[in-house]
Amino acid sequence: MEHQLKELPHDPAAVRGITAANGSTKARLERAAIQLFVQKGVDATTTREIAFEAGVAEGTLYRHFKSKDELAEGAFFFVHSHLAAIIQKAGANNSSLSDQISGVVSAICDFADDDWDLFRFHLLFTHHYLPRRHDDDNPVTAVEQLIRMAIKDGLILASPEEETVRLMSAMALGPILQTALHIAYGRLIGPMSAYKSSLTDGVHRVLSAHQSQGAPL
Amino acid sequence: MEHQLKELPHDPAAVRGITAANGSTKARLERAAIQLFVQKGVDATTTREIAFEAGVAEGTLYRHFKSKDELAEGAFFFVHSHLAAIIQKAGANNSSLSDQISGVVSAICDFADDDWDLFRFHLLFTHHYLPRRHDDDNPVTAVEQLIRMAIKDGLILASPEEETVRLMSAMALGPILQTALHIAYGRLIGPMSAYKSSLTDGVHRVLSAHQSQGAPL
DNA sequence: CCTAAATGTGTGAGCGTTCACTCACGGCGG
DNA sequence: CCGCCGTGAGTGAACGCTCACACATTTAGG
Repeated sequence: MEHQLKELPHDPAAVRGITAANGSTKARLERAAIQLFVQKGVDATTTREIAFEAGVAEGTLYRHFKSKDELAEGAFFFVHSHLAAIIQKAGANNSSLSDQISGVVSAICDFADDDWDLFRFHLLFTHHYLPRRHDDDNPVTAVEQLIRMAIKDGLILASPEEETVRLMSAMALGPILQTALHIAYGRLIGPMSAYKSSLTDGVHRVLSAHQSQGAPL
Repeated sequence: MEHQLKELPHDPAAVRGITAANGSTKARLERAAIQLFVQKGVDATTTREIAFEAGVAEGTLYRHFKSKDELAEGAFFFVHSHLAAIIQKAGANNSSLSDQISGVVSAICDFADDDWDLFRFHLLFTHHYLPRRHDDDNPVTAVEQLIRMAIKDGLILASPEEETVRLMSAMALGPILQTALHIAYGRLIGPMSAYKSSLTDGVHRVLSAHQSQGAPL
């Protein structure tokens, strides 16, 4: 709990314009960086632009971050472990499979809507940062854990083999993340929350795929 | 049909090493570029590296491509429209919903396995190139078209509204693409084809989500 | 309580490096 | 002879990052 963007999830829909006197300098730099990263890509965004959008000089960025890369990576893994925690909590707070699924879907949607730029940044640049680390503090492992438990408790009828758990995790996350991507690409209109019930239903059906065919929900 | 990487899908598992005398110079450049793009990212890959891996001088790259970006973009949209065609064909060749789904899943898996680097490049860098164009020659529109027809023919019980079609398209593609991503990240072991039946089953269930609950397949 | 040192924050010109791209030259097939 | 392909040193521009300086706030000592 040190550099973990404590100031990022604040003030929804603020600090949009240049030289907004809102929030700390570090927070404004993070906010400006995320917006630019999402619009133009990380590599195409220069430190000069980030500083300009945050209303400070370029050198100031290096008072708060060791490098542009540390800034981006920090933001990414902040979301990464935040999502992991959200999923874990939503799963632990519910006993029935239906409640677990709707809880996780709801939590992810709310988080995405609450700070869409940040969520979109994580969504679009996963491939850039994910190969760098492989610890257990990540959303997919959290989902796998929930599925593993659900199988063990008989809530999902499937074999508890690792390969099966991983595949079911991918297939369960698929509809959610693909829907988020479609929103990011302008194919669907947001917010994510608008699709909560459909997504819950869809994930439910995917996870019951290994049950006996035709079994009612 | 001009710069469309006519020479890319050839020779599976060839031209891996440096200065492989295989294929045309243009094809070797494309192959080397894709490999590097996938390994290090597009921006982090230099034209010198591409040329070196292809076994030619840097200037040669500019005999065949206007720019590094044109090379990357060309490869991306080649896959993009190729996937669209594959999906359209797999849908047109089958009448029942089950056959359509398994046909599309099978076609995507085969294409991915046939040239994994190329497919992975498309998968990982969609966000970079997709916002640049919005024509109808893309995989998602092809899937939407299949779903729209299936609804119209009564094969899927859902309202034919555009918003519904788009959402179902996202949820149907989700399991497939997320599984591909998990393979790309090393969470699942390939090939894609190994998951054909599970994916077919999962997509089938997602698409029946709007039918009356508990209806057998 | 005053002062001085230390620490934290902001500045922007400048540095060194890297990279996409060019171009003059050379060989080769038609 | 002309067009095509390949070459690699060279170029201009852009970028990440540094640093000497300035100002504010906090800390320490007599």
